[in-house]
Amino acid sequence: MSAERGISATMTPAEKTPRTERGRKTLRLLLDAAAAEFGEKGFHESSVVSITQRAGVALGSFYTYFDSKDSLFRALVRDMSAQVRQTVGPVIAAEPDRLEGERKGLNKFLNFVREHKELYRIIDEAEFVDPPSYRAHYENTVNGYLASLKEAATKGQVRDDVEEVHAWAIVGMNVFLGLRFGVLDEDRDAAEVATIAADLLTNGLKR
Amino acid sequence: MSAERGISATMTPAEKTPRTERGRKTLRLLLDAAAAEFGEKGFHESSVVSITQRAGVALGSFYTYFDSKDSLFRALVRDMSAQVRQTVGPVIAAEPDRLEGERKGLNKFLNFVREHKELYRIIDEAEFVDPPSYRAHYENTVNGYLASLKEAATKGQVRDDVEEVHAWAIVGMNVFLGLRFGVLDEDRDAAEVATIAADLLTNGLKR
DNA sequence: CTGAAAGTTGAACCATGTTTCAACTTAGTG
DNA sequence: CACTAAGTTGAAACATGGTTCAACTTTCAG
Repeated sequence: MSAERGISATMTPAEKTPRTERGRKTLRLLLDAAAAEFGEKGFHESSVVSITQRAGVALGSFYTYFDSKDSLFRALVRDMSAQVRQTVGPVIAAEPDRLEGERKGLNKFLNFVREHKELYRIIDEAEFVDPPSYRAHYENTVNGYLASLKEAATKGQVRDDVEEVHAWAIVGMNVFLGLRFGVLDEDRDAAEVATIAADLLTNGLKR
Repeated sequence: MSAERGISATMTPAEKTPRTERGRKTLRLLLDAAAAEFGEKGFHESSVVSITQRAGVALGSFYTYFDSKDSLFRALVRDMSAQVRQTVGPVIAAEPDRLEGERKGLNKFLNFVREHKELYRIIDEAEFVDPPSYRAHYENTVNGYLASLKEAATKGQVRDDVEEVHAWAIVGMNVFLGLRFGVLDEDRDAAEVATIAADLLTNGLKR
């Protein structure tokens, strides 16, 4: 996860930015260890000691880069939140037809989740550890969705009364499909699930 | 919450059932105090000391009724999970037309959530504190939904290829609408939200 | 009334884990 | 090469809060 991408991109205050190469490497080790640890055990079961051990770094070094365990978690939430949108957003945007884009986007999302099972635990736990980030995550996601739906409406690709309620409904649908078919079990083909869901969304439930 | 309903109904092992009237009253005080406390602060920020204080009971009495803080939480999760289904299920079932039932059921759910904001925090936190209950909660909910949809399909009220994917999608939609329009904010009329969502579900997104 | 069972009490015990810090090592610049 | 800033280290200080328990009070059946 974080390892492959730049450090400062999603990095906001509270972390003390490293000045040397060695420092950046240590910070990266800590972030990756934390994502793994939080994903496996959740915030409260995870300990700073264990994270530093996993990172192969001394306990004290942790506080060179983070003010607290909370501050590390916050950094991670913002990070993952941005990652999802940056992964799925472009897939939807690239497709000329919005409804077909929805299918492809959900498919992408399901595959992303399967490769990042820690995503749900980290975002979900933000509800308790960092409520503002939790709320921001979904508001950002929904707003992106809403904008894209309204855009599609002007092109006549979807009903033109689309509004916030629709956007929340669709995001909720996708999140739960990700939970069931990405995290809890992988007993169904992702593409098939995406097709069924997109068809439901396109045509509705009526006969 | 729990106060108004019987104790033994949803009560499973782990709690030591009280034998006298005084005991039942104390247990009830503890359950209600716990629901309020967990709802406000979440599991980890809540303390047994604070729960007993809120209940107006001595610390030691807690362990007369529960083996641990975890055991209390588990009891509460099962309790709330059953409560939701018992509240919303009948409303859907009572309506002859399934799609109209969907609208009424969602409306009921939104109002229920507004009166029980602690619901989300408790169920959501079960993902970390008691994963089996968390999973069971959604599986139970989805299975109920699926059965009811298949039933409606035989009557020709909904498409007859309804399956698990549809059920998870709909539950996810409802959960998120509850989060946004029940918990996070109440800036929209519940009935209106339910109508818009039911229409989306019935007719789909296409123009 | 009375005695045993049920329930109550809160100080003390205990486990866990976060954070601090002063001594030490490494990196990079003039 | 120094020499200083950056980074590292882990033992110890500190905080929190779950759980136990032995003494005490209330209830209620006989």
